[in-house]
Amino acid sequence: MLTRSEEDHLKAVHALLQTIGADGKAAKAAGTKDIAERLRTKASSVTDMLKKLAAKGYLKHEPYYGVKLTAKGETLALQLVRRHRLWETFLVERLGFGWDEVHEVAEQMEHVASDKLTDRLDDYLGNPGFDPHGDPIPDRKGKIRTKRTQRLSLCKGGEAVRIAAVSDTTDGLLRLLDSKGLRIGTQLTVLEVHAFDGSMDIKPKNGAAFSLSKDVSHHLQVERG
Amino acid sequence: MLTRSEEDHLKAVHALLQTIGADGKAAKAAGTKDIAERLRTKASSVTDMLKKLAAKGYLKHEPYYGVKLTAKGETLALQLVRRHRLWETFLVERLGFGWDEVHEVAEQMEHVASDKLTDRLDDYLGNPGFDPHGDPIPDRKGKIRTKRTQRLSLCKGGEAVRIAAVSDTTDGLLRLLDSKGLRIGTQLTVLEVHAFDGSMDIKPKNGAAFSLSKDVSHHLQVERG
DNA sequence: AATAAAAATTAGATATGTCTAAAATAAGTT
DNA sequence: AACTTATTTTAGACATATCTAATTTTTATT
Repeated sequence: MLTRSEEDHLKAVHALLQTIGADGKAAKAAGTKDIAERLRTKASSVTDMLKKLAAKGYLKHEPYYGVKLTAKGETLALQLVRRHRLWETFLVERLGFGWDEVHEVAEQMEHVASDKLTDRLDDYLGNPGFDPHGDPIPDRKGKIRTKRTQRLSLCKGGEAVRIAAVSDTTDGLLRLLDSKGLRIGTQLTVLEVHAFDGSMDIKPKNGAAFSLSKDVSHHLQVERG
Repeated sequence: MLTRSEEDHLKAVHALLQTIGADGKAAKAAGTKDIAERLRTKASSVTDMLKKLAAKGYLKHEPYYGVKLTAKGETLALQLVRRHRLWETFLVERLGFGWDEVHEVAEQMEHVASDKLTDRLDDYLGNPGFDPHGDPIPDRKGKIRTKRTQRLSLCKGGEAVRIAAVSDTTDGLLRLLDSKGLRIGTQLTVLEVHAFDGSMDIKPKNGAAFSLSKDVSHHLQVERG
């Protein structure tokens, strides 16, 4: 069993290795300074922790160079990411939290260790592929789906997206979409989201702008770009 | 902000002060030995912790006698009990956990500190008055309802109960209950619960035994005795 | 290539929460 | 009341996780 701090360090390493640097590619190893910044601690403290985690077999530490995760560490990090994103999804979709206020709480919940809990929560939420921010949720084996889609209703003003899927295929909904010229593949820009009722103004690439109720945008899965 | 260990000590004190002793009344103060046993630690460690919590104003510590909670400590302890029991309810009612396998997980979840989360969860669950074990759930002000009712579906074989309420008042359900002679106030004994489909065999006080599907027992609120 | 700057590590200090063993106090017993 | 037993506290040790300051190593610059 790892302590909370150990888990946090492992997750920070994982996140840094995912991050794409200025040169356009992901780093091969994470440095203590960056890890320290992420965890709001000091590089010397991180060094100590990395040694401990390396001794336990979660990562490889090459002094003065950096750390990489072992397979064991990667598995555990993905587990943490999985828990974090599942709880974020729960908070937003079931408890009505705003997508921007769930991070801190999920940061605490992700440390609750119970595979049964995680897997049941996953089922309860309908095995979502992506969290409210559009980040992919690893499945119980740690596998990550690559398509990045999210509900149109969760987009913010200014985002340019393409319709990827319609999640609830009701005749009425499809007819409505068709009448507005919206179908799979349609590219559009979100102009503004109205906090009052969740409705949004959108502008399809080849057409005039119009408004969409939250009931509709909720069922549209879009991908970025 | 309290540490996890501080919260655990506070909760242990609270639990011990609730407990009714051999003499039939609750203790006036909790002793270090009992607290230590509950937390699987040593009395000397508890003494240290009690001093710290007393210094922070959560409890009054009379050396060699015991501790009582201050109003501040009582509030916090009730908050922890509230969180614990709400999560237990969530685990059983929404994720399908068995009532006997939720304690450990809830023990971890109760330390997630967010009033917004707690209150939203409460609403999401329909502001339940009692957890799956029949223990009362303090409301957001710390108030505890005194009636102890729970779903018949959560009772185990051997329990003798009285029907207190029907939670989902569908015509069909009420007709069904009526045809079986079940109504508010009916006393009955649970003979056996079948793990396979959740159905149960019950015996009303004045009548022959018969079986009840989980769909039905789920909607019956009963009280003990 | 020499030097300056940045980053990582080590060494030693501090705070926390736990422990064991010994001393102090309270409660029970004859 | 004196003695025995149980409980609580104190004192000192230890492991963990953090920090600052000093040292080592790597990277960048002239």
